[in-house]
Amino acid sequence: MYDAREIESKWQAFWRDNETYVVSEDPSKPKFYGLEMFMYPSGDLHVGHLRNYTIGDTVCRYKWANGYNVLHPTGWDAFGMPAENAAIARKTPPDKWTWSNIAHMREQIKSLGFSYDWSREICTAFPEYYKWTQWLFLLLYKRGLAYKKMAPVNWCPHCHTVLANEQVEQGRCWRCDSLVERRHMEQWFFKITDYAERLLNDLQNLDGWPEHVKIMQENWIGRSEGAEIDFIGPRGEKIPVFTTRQDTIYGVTYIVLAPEHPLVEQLIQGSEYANEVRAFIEKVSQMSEMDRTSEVAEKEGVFTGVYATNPVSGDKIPILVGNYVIYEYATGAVMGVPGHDERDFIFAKKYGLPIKVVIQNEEMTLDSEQLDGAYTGSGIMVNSGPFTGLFSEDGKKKIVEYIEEKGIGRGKVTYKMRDWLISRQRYWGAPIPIVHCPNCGDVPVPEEDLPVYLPVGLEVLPEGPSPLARYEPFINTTCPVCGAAAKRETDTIDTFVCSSWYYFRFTSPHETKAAFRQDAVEYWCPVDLYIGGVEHAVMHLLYARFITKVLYDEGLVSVEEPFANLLTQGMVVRHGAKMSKSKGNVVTADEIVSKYGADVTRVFMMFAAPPERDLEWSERGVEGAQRFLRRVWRQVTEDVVATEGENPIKGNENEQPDVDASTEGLLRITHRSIKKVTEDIERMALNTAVSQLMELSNYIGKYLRLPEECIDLDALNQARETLVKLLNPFAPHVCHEMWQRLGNSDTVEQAGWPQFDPELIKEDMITIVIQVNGKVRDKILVPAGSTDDQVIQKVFESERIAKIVGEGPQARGKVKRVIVVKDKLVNIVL
RNA sequence: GCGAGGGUGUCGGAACCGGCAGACGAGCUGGACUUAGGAUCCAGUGCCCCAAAGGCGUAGGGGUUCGAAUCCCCUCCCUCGCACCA
Repeated sequence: MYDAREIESKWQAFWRDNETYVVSEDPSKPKFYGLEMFMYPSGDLHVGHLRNYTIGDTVCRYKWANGYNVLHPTGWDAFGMPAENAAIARKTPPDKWTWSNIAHMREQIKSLGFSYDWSREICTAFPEYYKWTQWLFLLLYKRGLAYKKMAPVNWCPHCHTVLANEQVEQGRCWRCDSLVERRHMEQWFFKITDYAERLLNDLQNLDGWPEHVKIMQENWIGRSEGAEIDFIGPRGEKIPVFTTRQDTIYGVTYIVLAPEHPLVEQLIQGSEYANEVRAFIEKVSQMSEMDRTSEVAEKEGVFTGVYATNPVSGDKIPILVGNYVIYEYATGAVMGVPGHDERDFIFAKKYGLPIKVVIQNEEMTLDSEQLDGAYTGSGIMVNSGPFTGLFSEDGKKKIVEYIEEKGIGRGKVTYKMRDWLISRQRYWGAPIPIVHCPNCGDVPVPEEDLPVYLPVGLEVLPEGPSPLARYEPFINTTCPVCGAAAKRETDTIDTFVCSSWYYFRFTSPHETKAAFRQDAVEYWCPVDLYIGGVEHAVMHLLYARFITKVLYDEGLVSVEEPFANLLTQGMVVRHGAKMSKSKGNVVTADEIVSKYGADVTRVFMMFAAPPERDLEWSERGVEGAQRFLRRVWRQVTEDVVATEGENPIKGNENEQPDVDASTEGLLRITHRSIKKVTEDIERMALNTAVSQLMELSNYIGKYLRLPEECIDLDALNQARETLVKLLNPFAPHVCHEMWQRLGNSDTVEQAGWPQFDPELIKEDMITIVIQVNGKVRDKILVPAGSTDDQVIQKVFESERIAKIVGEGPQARGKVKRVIVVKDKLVNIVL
């Protein structure tokens, strides 16, 4: 038995001392950039992290062995809320907490022997890094993509900060799960909506991304094609309304404005309903976001007392204010078409608003008087003035042409996605590089003055504004333009900005004159394989794509998409539940690695489930992986022939040697394993790759139990060496050790990835399954390459088949059909 | 409600293109070796049946096919995402 601890520390030291995984650009080699989403330094590494990094490391080591120049870096996403929470709880500044966590986690990570290029380690909370995050902010500012506006925003009362829309999940803060409140605040935004169309369209080119992630982004972007139509208010004011069903314009029987709509107050001036409307708005504004937008919430509306004119039909229709209309989406006003929209139908029934059928179904059976639900399909336009008789899809186009011609509306594409709110009322982040000057207004900090240093060591209090907003030495500065006394912006940048460009930084992490070297990006990017949790499908992954496109437009990077291939790995669960401190089912990296070692841990995690599926943690399973590695160790390192007495491997003498094992079989399974493991790693089926290695090992085990004279040492050694090479990406320490003990002076990775010999894979005899009416009745062996006729001949020689089908000519007569699948089966149909 | 993914032994999971269902591992049962075994090795292990023969089996029902875990239709259940988006 081998000592995992000793071997693992030996090889970790070897890789460190030899800088084995320190890389630089080398145009003579194909490159591979493997990246796992970098770590938030929360303090403790659990097995979920390990799984993520192990998947990446396995693939990177495989690529190394295949002669690739592999960039495999790691670092720390070190800004963020938890450091401040911890600071409050422990009364230590966030910087101290963060640095000590990083120091601890770095050692934990290193104990797993990942092939990271540690010379490229980065930390987003270091000035050398966040200087460039601030530079990125200024770049967007310069390009008109960063701006400040007063807007209703998501406020997390627990985190004391605003959140971007992407960071609110079902009305709750993505991080702390608190109910998010709506507040009106002046905030900094990135104009991601300018990129909506490209972010959507380019999804089509991301062949290496899982479909579900692309769909999530597509839904998030939420493109709707329709028309904006200007209804006319009582005083001639334009009330633009967005619809995707402009073909139903003649069916509009009312319009509804969002309570926040600025026109509401103007419209109700002098209306007898004014007070009622104001009371309604007041009531709605009291409701939480959750209550107001939940599916079950009753749709409520109130009449304003005034009427609008439908600019297409000329109809006079009531104007209402409704709680279900979202001010931030499109124009914040909708037209009500109860005949052809479910929601409008319910609303109209409730308030006794008229219902008009303007689209007929195929049977022409719809009747305004007797409708029991909206007809939302397409059909023939009726009661629609000059458009009557058109098919609705054609009508959509005609109506857009008509309203554009008349200047009463326009074709319009609307997106659900909003601009990215990036300011945070927090301390532990990169300061927004803006100065507020009494004379000049908001002034960007000149690039040469970056970074705007974040003062460290400040005390964080549980309540009130962030320490930064109270720290005078930080706040007070001078205007870079006019030199007057000025104040710094005290909000910090959303940490998702820090992580939206780090993969470029890794290509040249120590560059001081730029965020990254363009030639380094040119060589390494895009990331060839990016691995992380699916929870970032529409946060990090969307932001990163956006920032990449901005940098591309600026001519700084050569790629328009950052990640060529994406793998969203499943969670590690225990008893079917996600590991969490509150459930007390967390398995930490330390406990498992100190007990079983890195190789065992890695092999178990790769074997127990496919990477993209959830993995059920099982200590028994870990033990199984340990047994496997120990067996391989014995098979590879122990001598076949005992010098005297009993062969220790062959076991005792009254055991029958396994007759299934043979040298030919050994070579066959060896080469088949090369083929299978290679293909499996290529398609990220790491679990079945491991199972194939187990089968190879099982066969070697049988082979070793053969009588000594049956053992071919050359074949055996080939099998052993192959096993070690193929297993190395999964269990690198023990494989490096075994390789050395096999007498090699290079390392197992330098030795390269084995190639299979197609000749050795072929079987001489092939098992053919015989079915009768689709049921398996017998199996026969035929020589490889037999013709169909030869196989059929053999099939009818089978006694068991004869029993069922009968013998002789009349038996053949009963056979209706014989289906032959080459080298697989014969099905006799009676 | 909409969208996506999934449902296979006792458990984790295989079966890539429609062709031997259950690879590999775990667990369990029996055995060998042992002072001992939670080490190691061997054998067995979907269900019915004493066994054989045979039958039944991939959530349930129907269909296509010589042949279906795989393709199609319906139903049920689970997970995830979005959720009044006009």
